[in-house]
Amino acid sequence: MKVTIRDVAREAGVSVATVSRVLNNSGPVHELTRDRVRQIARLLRYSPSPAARTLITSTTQTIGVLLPNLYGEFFSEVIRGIDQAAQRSGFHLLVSSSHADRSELETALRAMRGRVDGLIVMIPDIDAEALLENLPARLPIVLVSAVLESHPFPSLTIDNYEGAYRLTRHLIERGHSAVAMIKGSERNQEAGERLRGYRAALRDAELPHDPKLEIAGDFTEAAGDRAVAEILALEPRPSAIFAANDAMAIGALSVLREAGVRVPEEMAVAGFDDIPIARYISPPLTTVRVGISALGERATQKLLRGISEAGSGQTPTSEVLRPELVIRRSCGARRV
Amino acid sequence: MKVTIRDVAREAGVSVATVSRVLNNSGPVHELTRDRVRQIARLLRYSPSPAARTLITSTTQTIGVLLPNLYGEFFSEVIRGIDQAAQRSGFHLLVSSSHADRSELETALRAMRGRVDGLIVMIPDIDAEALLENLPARLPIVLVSAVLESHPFPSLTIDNYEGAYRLTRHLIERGHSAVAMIKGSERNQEAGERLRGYRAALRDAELPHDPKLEIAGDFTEAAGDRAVAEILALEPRPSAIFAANDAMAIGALSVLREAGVRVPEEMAVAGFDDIPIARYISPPLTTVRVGISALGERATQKLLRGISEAGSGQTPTSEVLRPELVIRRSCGARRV
DNA sequence: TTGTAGGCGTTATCAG
DNA sequence: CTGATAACGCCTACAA
Repeated sequence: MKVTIRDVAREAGVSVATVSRVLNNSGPVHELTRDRVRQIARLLRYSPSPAARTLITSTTQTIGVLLPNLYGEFFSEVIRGIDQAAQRSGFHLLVSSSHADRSELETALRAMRGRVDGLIVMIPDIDAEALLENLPARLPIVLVSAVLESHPFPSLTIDNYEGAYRLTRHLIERGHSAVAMIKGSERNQEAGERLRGYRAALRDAELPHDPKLEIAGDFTEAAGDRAVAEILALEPRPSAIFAANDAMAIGALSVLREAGVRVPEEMAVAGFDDIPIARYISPPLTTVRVGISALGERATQKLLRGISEAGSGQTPTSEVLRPELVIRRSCGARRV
Repeated sequence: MKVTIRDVAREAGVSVATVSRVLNNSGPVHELTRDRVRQIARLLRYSPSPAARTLITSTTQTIGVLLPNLYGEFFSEVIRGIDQAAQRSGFHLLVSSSHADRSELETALRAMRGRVDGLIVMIPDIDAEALLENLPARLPIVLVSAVLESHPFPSLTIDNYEGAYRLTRHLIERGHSAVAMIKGSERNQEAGERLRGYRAALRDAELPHDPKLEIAGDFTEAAGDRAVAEILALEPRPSAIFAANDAMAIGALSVLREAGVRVPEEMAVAGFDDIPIARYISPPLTTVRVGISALGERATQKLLRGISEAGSGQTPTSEVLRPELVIRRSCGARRV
């Protein structure tokens, strides 16, 4: 029923060891023997059992991806990048998402044990801290969009502070003296950094810091919706909105349009991430480009390096990617 | 270094067989023994090797997902649905995407061999036909968004014809006598069905069939962009556009806005899929709701059923989901 | 260059 | 109820 290495060996008139050597290019094999083995293998449609191979080599050729959820274009872009890089190196992808609370994450972590050679973890919420204690020892790992103070894991982040600072400054330079911010999730590191950048830009421009201008949000379109209602009720009304991500900016645009507030004439709007759709909405969204799929690719490369160097005691490095301002029309800039 | 079942057995003063029985609830074990074993296992942080288990049970607790690509919100929604259903049943997800040509798909198929208990395949392009011949024998599988005439695989599709028909009819009923269609990819089954539904609605309304109104597309925003340029050049200009998916509709809206064509006053626009963002763009997009993540969930349930019944020779069934019209403002309807 | 045989960590089949 | 022990399919010294 299932064709094993023994079948190939028997059929080719050699030992299993030889077949193994041929198929893995390990050890020397006579050329004729090799050709014959290969041919038989193909003929029999033999394909080695990954499980058996894993059992003995303790390697799975698989990398695990832990995501908080799969909602929206952001995470699918990340996965796309990861998948590309992984595929290039012959690695497979074990994806696990929706880890709302701690116990779910612990379960997921446990589930990865023995199934992957390394892990890409995107858990921006700070309780990652404690959770990573449940992670299998010596498993190579790369943190994306989060750094842990307590443990020096290799990590990949973008410079959220810088991006937010520059975007806010851009708005200010365009004459907006009251810029509202729709914040990201409360315990999210990236959200915190973006808020910090926003505040710093205001301060450096010697604009007053008004807590009323900082509206709560959670990175969903619906949150953008709700936030706008609050903002429009503000007195005096701000003339610009900086949403901590594009999804919220899009939600905001939607409500502004309903309310008959013209963008950008009466209200400038900007987001963060530059998800692919940002350029297609109306008006095209000014935002901060993260290079989302590139982020996934870089993370994967970093992880693969970590996997191949496992044990050679490299110091884990933290890379910070520089984001780029993308000025489109939603902020009222002249140039597209 | 790595704690195995033997370690637990030794520490608990029993045989590995007993430990195995305890951990799998197979066979009878004295209560005291069981408790002790469990405790030791927890203490030692023992976790069974999936590979070893797979080797003997020939089951992986993993389902494979084959996608054409990961671009846009559609596929991430599908994965979300799959992930939810799989997670509920304790299954893991091996994801593989970007299968442009045949050889890539064959590689991916081979890679899944021995790593998964079943496969969800979303390859709408019709050359799936030949490709499925490379698929491991007796591997449970569910086709999504595609049916193969030649092989009676279990499949899950939505009624693309019906959805397109009803949407087109709705546009006609609103007074549009010239409705342009932006078509999907050439060899895509769903695209074909949607086109068929569009044509049938025109015919039933006794409107002339004008090939010029059928513009080529490929399901990307950029294609929507390009198509609109063609449509605007048409003489006489149609008053409505039906894009074969939401992404193209969004691309179309973007260009219409650039061109100063008001939607829906001067041009009605509608899409297909109801991706989550459709309700948030301006104007909110009239479309056909597919229930994308539900599609993923259903597919997974179907597959899991197939896995557990494997060998009991069930006849593969084809389910067809009925889509639902979602009237929003982009088509000029009064009601939101 | 090739073959033999041990072992990877589990589960499952027998006896006790 | 419990314990040996034989698979599962493969890789890899070690011998020849």
